[in-house]
Amino acid sequence: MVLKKRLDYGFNGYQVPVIPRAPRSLRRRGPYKKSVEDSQICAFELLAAVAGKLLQESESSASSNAAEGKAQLDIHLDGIKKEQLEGKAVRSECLDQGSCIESEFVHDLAAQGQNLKTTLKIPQAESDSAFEHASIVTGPDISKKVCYDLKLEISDSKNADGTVARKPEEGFPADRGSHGGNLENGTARQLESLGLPTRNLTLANTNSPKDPMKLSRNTHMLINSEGSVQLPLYRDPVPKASLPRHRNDVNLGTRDDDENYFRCNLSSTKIRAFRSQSRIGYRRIRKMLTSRYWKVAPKLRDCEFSNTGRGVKSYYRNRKIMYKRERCQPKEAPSKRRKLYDRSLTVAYDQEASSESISNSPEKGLKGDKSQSAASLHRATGLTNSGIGHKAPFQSKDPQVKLSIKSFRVPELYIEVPETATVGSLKRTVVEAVTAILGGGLRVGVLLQGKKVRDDNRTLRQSGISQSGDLDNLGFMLEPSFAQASSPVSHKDPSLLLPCSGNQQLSRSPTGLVTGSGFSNSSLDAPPTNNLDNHVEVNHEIVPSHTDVSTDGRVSDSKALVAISAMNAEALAVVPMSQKAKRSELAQRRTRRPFSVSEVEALVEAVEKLGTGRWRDVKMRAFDDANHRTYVDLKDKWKTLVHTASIAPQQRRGEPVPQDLLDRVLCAHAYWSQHQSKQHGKHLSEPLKFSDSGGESWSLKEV
DNA sequence: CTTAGGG
DNA sequence: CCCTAAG
Repeated sequence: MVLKKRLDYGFNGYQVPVIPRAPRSLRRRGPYKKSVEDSQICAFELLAAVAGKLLQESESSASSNAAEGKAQLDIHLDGIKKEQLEGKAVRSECLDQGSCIESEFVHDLAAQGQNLKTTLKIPQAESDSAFEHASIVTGPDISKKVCYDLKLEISDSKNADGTVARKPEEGFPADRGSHGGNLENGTARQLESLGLPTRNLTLANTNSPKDPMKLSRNTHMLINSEGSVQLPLYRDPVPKASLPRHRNDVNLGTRDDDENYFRCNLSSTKIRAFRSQSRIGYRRIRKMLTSRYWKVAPKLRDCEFSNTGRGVKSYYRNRKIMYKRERCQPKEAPSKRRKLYDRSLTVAYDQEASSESISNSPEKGLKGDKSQSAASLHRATGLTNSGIGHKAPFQSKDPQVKLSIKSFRVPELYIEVPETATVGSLKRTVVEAVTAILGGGLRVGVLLQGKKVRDDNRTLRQSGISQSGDLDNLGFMLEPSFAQASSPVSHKDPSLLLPCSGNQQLSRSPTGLVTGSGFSNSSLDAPPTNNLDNHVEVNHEIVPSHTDVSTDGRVSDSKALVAISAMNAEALAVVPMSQKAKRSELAQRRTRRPFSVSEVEALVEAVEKLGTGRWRDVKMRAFDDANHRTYVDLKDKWKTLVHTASIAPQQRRGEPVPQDLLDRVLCAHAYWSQHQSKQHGKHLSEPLKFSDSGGESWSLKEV
């Protein structure tokens, strides 16, 4: 039922089958199931919306036949349904409760030819008349892990010769097929993701019901029918089953990564919006979002949605690290939380069949036996109400480009609401925030090699997006379109407008398009002027106020202020699941915040007194209010300071640090290295003395 | 969580 | 800055 429901979601007239994955550990756990599924549904909605657009583009460029795609999908759905009748055909759960690094997909196909018919109660005649193929394909794991491509095939009983016999993919572990003669046997497979988050499963409707009649002739069909080969975006080290002919499959997948969660700060409680934030909290918030599949990335960081207009007010809260009693330690924040789970859903859409075989390396050498070995499910069409037979044959001559899109990113949102706010209002707030971002509509951008492909009229081939090309560098991104669309909404909300104002569509392409740009990460709030200082490190408590000014009294980091808005315009990006991409998705690098001289001074002073082994203390002492400076940051800074001090001035970069400070750094470093940091000068009457600090002797201070 | 180091 | 191994 759930599955059906999911499947029923359609976009652009297409119905897309979805097979979620679930971590094994969580499977069968009743409690989770429901919520998970719900969320999946939601996810699917979003996915559908996105995919729809994507497909539109795909269609134009690929000249796909929508009708066909639909039909096939329908068929596929039917297949699923049928399996459901079976009662155990497809079992998939996708649980995101927590960190599931691994997930699996289980497909129990109980039957084999006759049995299948029986259980399904499919009239013999019907079953004979038409069968379809269904295949479940797991995307290759980017990490070069073996990827199993599994195709389940239920063949007609007519397959006397056994040609139809299903063969396991090479390397597929649990293959227990029956070969003899007739039928495909069902297979229950578990595909485990080897801990690789990026893995996805694809349930594809592989076969083009091109010719029902033909399909019924299983033997022949198996050999010649179009098999569908899922060509993942990434190179697949392991060859997959392939049939002589390939269909054009577009896989749209979503991936959820727990790394992308909402960060919600209750301002008054200073819950730190940090990694350690309560997952429960995130989850709750995420649930409010329409989709959990959308990634929430820190794009809106440092920005504030103006309360006016939208009633949405979210601040970027610097990661507030609570020291001492203020700490709010989320109990469920294992240190490894970053790994989390990765769930991915992939749906396949057959746009059209290719009459040409694609010479894709992974497939080479496989064709021969694969055509027979691939276990494909031939389903009786009669069962479904979808007219399988009316499919038009696919005639495309072009090699097909098959893409798999994993996860669409959504800017991370920071929401701030008073503690006294009701849950309901919180929900609304979140909804509004999301709506504000997504409501304006989305566009899809295509990135190749990190560069945006702007010419919509170019063919994929011309653009270098070919099956033979390196698709690793192909990325998609969702771009808010409201900026351009000049939707009323956007105008009313300056904060939202800002991000798009530049109409710059930056993306998080794996290549790090943005990264080296020198843009300091976003801050929407940079109203033309003064507020720039907000981004300057301040030793004061961060106040959710734009008027807050750096105590530094200096506009030191003003450069960091530049071009901030552009960053915010960063589009929601869809990136291929390559390892690199994966990485980038997991963690967005914090915005770079060069230490100001005053900070350096404070750091030096603190280290002089505390030594180099007590960064937490240093942090509390000198940067307690600098929420964005963690003790690790300080430690790192000290490290670089020492290095800087030891190199020639000409080699130093960045804002010059006064030599005297560097001298102190060197001095303190030398001292503390000699004194093992912690054994502060107990009884040491060190002659060594740090010049400033009012001439105080540091040595005894901390004792 | 903190430290300490490597990347 | 990030990530991790060790406390």
